[in-house]
Amino acid sequence: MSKNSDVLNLLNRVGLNKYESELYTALLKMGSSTAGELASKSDVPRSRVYDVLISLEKKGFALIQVGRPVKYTATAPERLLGSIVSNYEDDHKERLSEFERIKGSLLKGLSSIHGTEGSEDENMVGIIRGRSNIYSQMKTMISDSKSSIVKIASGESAGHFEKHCSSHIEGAKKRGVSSRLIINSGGKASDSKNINYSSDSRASKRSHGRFLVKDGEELLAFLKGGESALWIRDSSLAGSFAGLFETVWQNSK
Amino acid sequence: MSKNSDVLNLLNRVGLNKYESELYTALLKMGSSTAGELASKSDVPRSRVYDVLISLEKKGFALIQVGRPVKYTATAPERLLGSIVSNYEDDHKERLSEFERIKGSLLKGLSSIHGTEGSEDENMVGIIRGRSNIYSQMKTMISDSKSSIVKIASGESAGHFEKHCSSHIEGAKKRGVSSRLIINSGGKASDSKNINYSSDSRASKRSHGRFLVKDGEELLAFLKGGESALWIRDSSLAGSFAGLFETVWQNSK
Amino acid sequence: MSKNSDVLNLLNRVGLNKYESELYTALLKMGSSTAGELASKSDVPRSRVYDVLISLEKKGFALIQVGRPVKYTATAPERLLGSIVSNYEDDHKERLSEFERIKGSLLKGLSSIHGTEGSEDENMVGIIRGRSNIYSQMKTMISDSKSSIVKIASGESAGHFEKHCSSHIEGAKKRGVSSRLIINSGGKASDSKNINYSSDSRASKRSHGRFLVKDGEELLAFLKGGESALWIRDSSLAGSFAGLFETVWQNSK
Amino acid sequence: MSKNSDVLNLLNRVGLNKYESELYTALLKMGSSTAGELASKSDVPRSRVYDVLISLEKKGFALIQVGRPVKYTATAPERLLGSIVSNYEDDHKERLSEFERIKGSLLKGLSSIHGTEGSEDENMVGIIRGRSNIYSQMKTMISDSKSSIVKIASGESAGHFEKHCSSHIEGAKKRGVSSRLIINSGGKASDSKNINYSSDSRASKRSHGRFLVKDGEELLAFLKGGESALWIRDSSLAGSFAGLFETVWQNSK
DNA sequence: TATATCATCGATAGTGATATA
DNA sequence: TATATCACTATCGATGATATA
Repeated sequence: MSKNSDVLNLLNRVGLNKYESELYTALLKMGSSTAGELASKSDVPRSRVYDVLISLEKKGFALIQVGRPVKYTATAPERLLGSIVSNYEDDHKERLSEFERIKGSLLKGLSSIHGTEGSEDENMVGIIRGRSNIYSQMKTMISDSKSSIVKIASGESAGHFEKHCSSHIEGAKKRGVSSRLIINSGGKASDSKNINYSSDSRASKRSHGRFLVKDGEELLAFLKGGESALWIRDSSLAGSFAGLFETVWQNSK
Repeated sequence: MSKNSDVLNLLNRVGLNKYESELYTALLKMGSSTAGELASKSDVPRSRVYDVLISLEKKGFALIQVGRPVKYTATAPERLLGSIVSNYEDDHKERLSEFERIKGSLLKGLSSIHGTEGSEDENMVGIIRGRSNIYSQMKTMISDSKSSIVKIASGESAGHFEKHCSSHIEGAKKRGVSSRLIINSGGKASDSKNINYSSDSRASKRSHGRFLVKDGEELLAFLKGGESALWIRDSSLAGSFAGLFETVWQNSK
Repeated sequence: MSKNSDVLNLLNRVGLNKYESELYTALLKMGSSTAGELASKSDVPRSRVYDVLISLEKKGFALIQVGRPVKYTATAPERLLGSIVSNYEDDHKERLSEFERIKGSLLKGLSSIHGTEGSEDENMVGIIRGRSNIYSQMKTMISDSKSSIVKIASGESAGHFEKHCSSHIEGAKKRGVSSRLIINSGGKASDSKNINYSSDSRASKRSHGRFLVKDGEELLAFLKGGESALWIRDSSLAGSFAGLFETVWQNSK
Repeated sequence: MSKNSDVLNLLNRVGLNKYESELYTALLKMGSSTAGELASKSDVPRSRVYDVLISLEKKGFALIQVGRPVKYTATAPERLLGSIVSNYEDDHKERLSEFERIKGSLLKGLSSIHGTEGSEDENMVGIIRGRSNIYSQMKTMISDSKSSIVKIASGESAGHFEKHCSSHIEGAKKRGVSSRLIINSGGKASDSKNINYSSDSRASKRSHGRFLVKDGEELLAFLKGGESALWIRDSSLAGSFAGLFETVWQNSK
């Protein structure tokens, strides 16, 4: 009983609703069966079996054999795994191509209204919430950089940074931007040495925190928990950070 | 106006709802603005501007600037495009890794129920009426038997059985099927000794009823009066009968 | 992320819906908070926070502090456990007392139409599906018994039987009904000896299956899997079983 | 008719839906009947009789008799009462045991997030405009300090700081708070040597910017022009500053 | 006798508007 | 400037009816 409900739960997580989960497991038990039999063996109302089976078939979980009465066969579990993944991929590609189609007109539409009234402040401070937004901001800063990027990070966050931003770093380096990274090694011997960072990297036992400075003008600093960050465009404060970075860099190797 | 509604539509497609779309475009026009100003320039009710701006920020479409009054800045359209795609990618990777996590247990759970019940042939229990139909069923069972036939019968019915089925029993024995018969001798000295049964036979004072078990899988049991019988294909119940037969057989001779 | 969704899942299982789960966890994080703050920290739309918090309070998961703005406090997790269980108990008692109220009229109403037309068959065979239905049938048979109950069961199923039916057995014994139980011990030394069955019990290595015979007239036999059973009212077949039981009983101790 | 509808109502309350109630009462009238007969005697559409009877059987309200045509028998009303209550009990026990299973992980999950974020005081980041407001904030921070104050300043601003805050620093030092000051000496030989600061002070050619950290928890950083400052209460970012200060301090004298 | 479809209804989740201080 | 409510919509699960052989 508990085992069975576990399976239903897992099926829910891969996108089947209650009726679909129940019919699929019932179908799997029977191997191959008719709508009526499935209704009596499962808790799915007779009157709903047909449409639910159709949606199961659409999702690749069942096979409908024409005839009267119609018979249904469960897709083998092993084959299902592939089917689930390929559904995911299909959905994703669908979304991407839909976006690709509208991207142009969206950008054009938005650009045409961008900054028609008012104007942006020169100096500003903002809070950015959510990792993906923070990384998105980082990418922009790296892409916009003109002379230098410096970054302090822990070993773990350096990994994330590398994953998200390495291509942008490479791009910036090609434009002649210097990119340096200090990794907080704390006390322990870190494994960070093994990683081949896209930036010049050094480890330091004396650095703390996680932040990035662009061209000595803009600063992005993570706040506690890593789920939010402070973005500051102020050459004074950003320069101060860049200077401190320099000191630590000299003392690292 | 038509152009504007086009943009709102496109923004809907990338995940903004009506209020969010309106505020984002308004924000884009102003560059940077306060909640109050945005409320008056857009069709979003004043009382909703605050929370809608927060959700815009969560989605990476706006930046909340520190200060009093709080000011908001629209994320640049060009940055959005990358941000949207990378959100798509993140979602997708999240789904894939979630699936990777549960894949094992899902497959195990599903495999454990795969084909558990067999096609079941529906008619696992039936009532057979009329002696000739009963004997006909018996013959079929004997002919289909693969390893063993055991039978309990009264002296009289054993005679009928012999008459109808002896040739089938002989046939089965030639295929290597064992056939045993217990005859209810009740208290009286039976005349059964005189008959030469096609099956191995013993008499028992302790057996009752009249039934036949095929391969420990199928059971045919006479009901009261002998004019009807119950046919059951269930290895559990039939096995139970076969087991009881064995006990009585050991105690007979 | 994964950990968080696990918690949401568990909260769902104890009766919270998505919004409720999210608000409760958000509330727990903040300790005490206002509706607006909760909306911005969770994925619950601002406009729904109020009613959802009210339903959380009704379920004992939150405390509403009057004032303007209204503040909310999460019930401490440890206190929650008691609250959940007591909700379960309340629901259950509610259902029972509701049933107690209508029981009389229901029984009267049903009895008044019982058997107005047609009549029951003397001999019959039926399939009973579902454990609870099977045990319900057993109880009826035991309660209706006039002279004897005999039962064969495995050690495990004997435990279930004892749990469900011991009180009925005791009642029958007071009416002078004899009750005997054979436990299939298979090969292994069973721990069933330790249990004090309400029936006279013996262990046998030679018995098989699980069935119960009432007064030598009615038979209830479990089918494979234990999820369905065959109920047979036929003195011939039931007597046959009772006879076989007798043989095994003599050979057990 | 009124009486009949009463019964249907009561049956609804114990979990039967309309069709089920109708068929059960019809079945009760007939004692035992076939599907076809029931269809004509009740208001249930012929085409639904079959599956409704199956669900009645699942709920223990009917017995399916083996045979052709299949006949159905109503469970006796008196038996139902017990069966209903025992179903309630089973449900309840099931829920309790399910809860028992997840209780541990639920409690652990919830406790791990309990009070994670604190009340947060909303204003964790603020912009302070005007020198006097900035110095006022500084004084408050120094007065509230519990363990340490560290500050980086230019020679000129260090003078201002001394002028405004020296008495507060002295007060803090009496409470056992350590106070250290790094003065950006840039390239030129500073006149700062001449001043007798209330804090331990060192000069460094390598430090930049102007900021103050209180207890490693709060940060006040001047923005460009010195007319506004950023105040941040975040142990992560403030700790990061404090750590960088430490490194520079070691390299100064 | 069934098999195969459809329509309605309540609850949940998400979204769009208002009322009240 | 907010806080506090309301109303509408889509989907899901459950139930009640029909159409078609």
